[in-house]
Amino acid sequence: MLPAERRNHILKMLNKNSKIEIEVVAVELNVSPMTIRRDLALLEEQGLAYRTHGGAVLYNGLHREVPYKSKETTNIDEKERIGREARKLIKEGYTLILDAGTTTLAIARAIKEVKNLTVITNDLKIALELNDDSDANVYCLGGLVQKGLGITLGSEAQDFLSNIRVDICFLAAPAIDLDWGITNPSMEKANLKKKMIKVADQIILVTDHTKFYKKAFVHVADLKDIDVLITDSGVDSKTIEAIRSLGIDTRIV
Amino acid sequence: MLPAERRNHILKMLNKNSKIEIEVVAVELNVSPMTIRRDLALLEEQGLAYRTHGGAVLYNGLHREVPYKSKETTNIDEKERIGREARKLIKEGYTLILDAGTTTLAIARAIKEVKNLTVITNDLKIALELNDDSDANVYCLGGLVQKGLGITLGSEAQDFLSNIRVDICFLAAPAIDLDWGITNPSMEKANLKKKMIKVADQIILVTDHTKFYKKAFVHVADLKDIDVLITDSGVDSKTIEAIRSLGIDTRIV
DNA sequence: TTATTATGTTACCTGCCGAAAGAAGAAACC
DNA sequence: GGTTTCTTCTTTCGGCAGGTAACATAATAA
Repeated sequence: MLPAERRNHILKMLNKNSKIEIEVVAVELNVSPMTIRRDLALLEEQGLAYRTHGGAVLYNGLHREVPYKSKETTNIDEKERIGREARKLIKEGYTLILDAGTTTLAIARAIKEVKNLTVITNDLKIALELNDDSDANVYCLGGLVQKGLGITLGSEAQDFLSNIRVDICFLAAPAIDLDWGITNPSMEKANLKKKMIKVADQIILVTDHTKFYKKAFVHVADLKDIDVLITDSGVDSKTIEAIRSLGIDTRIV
Repeated sequence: MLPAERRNHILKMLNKNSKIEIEVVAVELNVSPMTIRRDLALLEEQGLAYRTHGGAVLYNGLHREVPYKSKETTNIDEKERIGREARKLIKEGYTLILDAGTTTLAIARAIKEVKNLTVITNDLKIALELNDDSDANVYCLGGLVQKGLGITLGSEAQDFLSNIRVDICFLAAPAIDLDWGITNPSMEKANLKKKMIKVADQIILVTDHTKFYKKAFVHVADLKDIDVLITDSGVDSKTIEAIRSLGIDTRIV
């Protein structure tokens, strides 16, 4: 088994259980614990895992449970700004996809007042949020709920997307690189995102600056596939210039 | 269990109850109180908890804002009791369907500790509830989200159910009548419930007394299709007798 | 081949955990 | 109010599992 393959496998296990134990992984992959430690050190460097004593937990920006109060207030300004900017791209009556994630959740909150929307999402929190306070028609993708994240994955979701077409898709991404484009540690999530991109007229990438210069294992899309990028001011200007030169409408909020 | 995992768990308990007792946590997590103290010292250092004698409270002292409005205001005690009774019917490793509803949500809360379950539901709140605090595999049915209810309906859900088989199905019902059986005001919901009944080995009807002697529009099932009925003591004994005479294991909690 | 990367092994270090004992609180009692 | 009693907290220690670093070896690439 190739090292990259093994790391991919580790990430899969992480995605599945949202945590792993080194000893268990070492036995399963038939390598020494030392090797797994080295792998995890690498994955942590890439921001894809968060090491703990005895193992690692999934890095999702919130690697630990935070009280609701502070969860609400962490980066709320940034996300609210991204949400408001995203709203400008949406017209009444639009059909849109909201990818799973905290930034897209902020978008959901920002578009509650827009009339007559149809929203497709695989994030249960987004679905409930819009269900409670907006008049949008919300379609939730079905499938296996990913532990700890409240998002669905699976072939059912893929099938559903095969039969629809939407005006606009708001995509979240955990890893963005100028050469590699958008990548994702999980094969299933990557496939779902690919499908989302396929069925949308317009692709909007929404992401904060921490996701740049990172590479994960599965390719989702090239940067040129993106129509609009909305991000915060933490990205360095050379990168922004490079992205703009690809013809992407890049908005810093 | 990893130390980091345990601390996460402690924070979850804190979020839920806004206060915890060391002794209780120690027993629940199966470690010594000393360990919990150390964990709390750590969490306090990070500003996530505030230690008190015998336990800890949320740092800001405020009660957690319930993230999703729950209409679960009526008959809470009855529902909790029904949930506990329902748990007795479930064994480790079971596959089950939880119909949408507040009573079934109570069941979800009651079965969090049962290991190795696979749960299928069309209620987003149930999916999120189990996703957060249990190790169950949760499948959420996809489709159009019913405004204000947070439940999904549609052909996708029907298709999904066509391909599975479960050990046990917990069915909620808004209207029960001795002659008409179980009825429902919505054609789509009724069809979904019919499908659920079809794919389950055992059907458990869970409902509080307020749903009796009511008739709705669409027929879902006859009472004789039910294996077990769990309800509260508000149903009059003649009705209970009549139901028991149909061979239904009727449990009053 | 030579340089590079990947892996395992060893020795040593650190962090985690529970037990025990004394200190500090809280509660109950006179 | 003050003393007693019980609980909870802190400190300290030892044992142990996990982590680190350095080195040796094997696999791979140039």
